Parts: sequence; C-alpha cells; structure tokens
Amino acid sequence: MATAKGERSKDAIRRAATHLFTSRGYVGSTVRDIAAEAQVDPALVIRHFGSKERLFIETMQAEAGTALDLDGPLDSLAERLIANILTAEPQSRSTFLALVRASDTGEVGATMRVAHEAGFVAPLLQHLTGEGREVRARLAAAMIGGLMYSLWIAQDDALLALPPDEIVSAYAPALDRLVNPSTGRPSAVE
Amino acid sequence: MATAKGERSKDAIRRAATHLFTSRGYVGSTVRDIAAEAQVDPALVIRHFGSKERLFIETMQAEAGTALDLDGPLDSLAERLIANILTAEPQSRSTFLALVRASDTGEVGATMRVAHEAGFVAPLLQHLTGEGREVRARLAAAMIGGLMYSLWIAQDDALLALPPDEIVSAYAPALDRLVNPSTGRPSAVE
DNA sequence: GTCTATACGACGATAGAC
DNA sequence: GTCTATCGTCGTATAGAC
Repeated sequence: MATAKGERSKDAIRRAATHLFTSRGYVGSTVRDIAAEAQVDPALVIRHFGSKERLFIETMQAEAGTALDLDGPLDSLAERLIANILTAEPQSRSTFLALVRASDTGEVGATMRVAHEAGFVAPLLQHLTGEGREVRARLAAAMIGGLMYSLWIAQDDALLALPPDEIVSAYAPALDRLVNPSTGRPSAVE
Repeated sequence: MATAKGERSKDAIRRAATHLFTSRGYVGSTVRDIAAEAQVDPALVIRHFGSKERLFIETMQAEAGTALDLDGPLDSLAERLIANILTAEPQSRSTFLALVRASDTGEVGATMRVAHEAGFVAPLLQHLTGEGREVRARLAAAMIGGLMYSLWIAQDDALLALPPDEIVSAYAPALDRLVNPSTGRPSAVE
C-alpha cells in the first residue's frame, strides 16, 4: 500500500467536501473549511484535486450518479415518477440544489446537463413509446424539473404543506398526458 | 437639486449592476467591475446600497417586476402561458437565472420566492376556477418553472432546437389538465 | 511521494480624510 | 458626497520539510 496515506487524506477531503457542498453550497463552502473538517492542510485540497471546482464536480457526480428506476407498469409511471421526487433523500435534494446554483461556474453547467440527461431524460426515453416519444420524454423530464423547482428552489409553502398523495393525484394526470398520450379518459391515474 | 450628483451616481451604478448581474450573474460580477462600468469609486457602491447583496436584490426586483398577463379565453391559456416562456426577452431569462443561482445567498432566496408567487402563482390563481384551483394553479406554475428549468438551466438542446409551435402543441395538453381539468377530450388545445 | 508553511492577487467591506 | 487606505478572507501556487 504505497499510497495508503495519500488515499486516506483524499478520502477524508472527499467526505468533508461532500458534506459541506451539499449543506452549504459551492460558494458557501471554502477550501479552508473543507480542509479543517478533513483535518488536513488547505493546500492539500488543491494539490490533490487541482481546484475547488474540480473537487466540487467530482463529489457531485458521485452523489448524482443514480438514475431513476422506472420499471413497472406504464399506467402508473407518472405516479411513481412524482412520488420519487416527493420522497427523495435530503442528499439528492441538496445535490440538485448545489449543482443548479453553481451551474454558471466553469464546467459545472456542463456537468449538470449531463446529469439531467442521464438521470431523467434517458430513463424516460427508455420507457416511452409511440408518436413523438423523444419530445414527450424531454417534456416529462421538464415537468419533474418543475416539481423540484417549485418545492426546492421557489419553496412553494402551500405545496410543501400538502400530503404527498394530493400532489400526486393532482399532478399525475397532467404528466400522464406526456407518458400515455393515447390513453383516453378516464385513465389509471385519476 | 441638492442630491443631483449623488442620484446620478446611484443611477449609473444601478444601470451597470443590472447589466453585469444579468450577463455574468451574482458571483461573477464584482463590486469593482460594477464601479468601473458606472465610472465611480468602488467604495461608493457599498456606501449607496449597503452591500453587494442589497444592490443585487434591488436591481433584480426592478427587472422581475412585471407579472404575466393571462387575460383571454381560458381554453387557450395553457398555450399562451407556454408561448410566453418560449418568446421571453433575454433580459427576463437572465434575471430568472441570476435569481435562481444566487438563491442561497442571504435574503435572495426570499426575494425569489416572492417573485415566483407574484409573477406566476398569483396570476394563475386569478384566472383558474373550479375544484382544487389553488393546488392546480401552483402545479401549473411548477410546469412553467419546469419549462424554464429545462430550457434555460439544464439547456436541453433537443428542446431548444425545436420550433416553438411543437413544444406548445406537445406541452399544452398536459398543462391544460391543470388549467381546465373538467374539459373532456378532445379539447381546444389539441 | 506526502505534506506544511508561506505568500500572492482579488474579493467585499469599513473608517476616516477631504 | 466622494475618495484613499486598509482590513480580513477568499482560491490558488510554490518552495521545501519529512
């Protein structure tokens, strides 16, 4: 284990960076704070990761790695998709927020775009069929993005106070028009 | 005109701040840059506006002041709402982006929440009727937010390359389920 | 090969002279 | 009302100790 010590420092930095970036955001977390929490010299952070931005991208990519699992009946896909957001882990929420807010910093925007494509658009594209499935998948991803925007960025208090079921039953019929456009009313989601 | 010179400086700072904040964002615009463009001393910027953050909030509030005008037949409200986003002024787009990205800085988040409520939720609440109109208005605002998110933040290239008409005709039926939930299919928007 | 010490330029903000 | 000087902190680079 020639690099055991170095790797241990790197891991400690990664852990501290993940914690601080998700809880205080990119601008709110300083290299010195991260180094202090990892019990390491501030210069080591730059030495190991090149820059604060690269450390941010590396840790956020690791956090945003898991794509949606949409397997199951197409009839209830809209409901499951919405429930996924409403019951999302605080960590996923914080990662999304940190990426969005830093998306005008260097290459962070490109990273976020890839995460959106791989995490939302691609899984939807894989399940949707029929006419205009590509546009419908991308607009369905937009609807999910809109839910995250309203709940997590705009923090619509009236929506946040609602039981998840009510949001699902109100939003799913609209989303279902993109997921199952050919199904006549009444459909499975209402 | 005792304060003529001071007001002229303040206006010049406001103009420069609006230009820089919308084109380079909050973190990307320095007090020194703003002062240089306004041809005043950097210390004057803080002296007149208290802090960079307060200058940001004041200028962004002025830019985000105009709410949506949704007057017209309810049948085509969804279409007009979407078209509003697709043909939005670059200035509106940049203001939205700057506010979202700085929404974890001090009181900016609260400012953005008020702008969302006044600019999107309130106009929708005013026009929607029927059962669950409050929740439906807020979720319709979420759908609009999702469109802005996908086009402007995630920058979905496939959507951006599409003619506006195609996005309207694909997204409007879904949005219409929140705006006109009781209308049977086929409706005016398809 | 790891790490520490130190330093540099730019940042937001302040105090006080004019 | 305006400017000069300066403060503490930021991200980052490098020289050199272990």
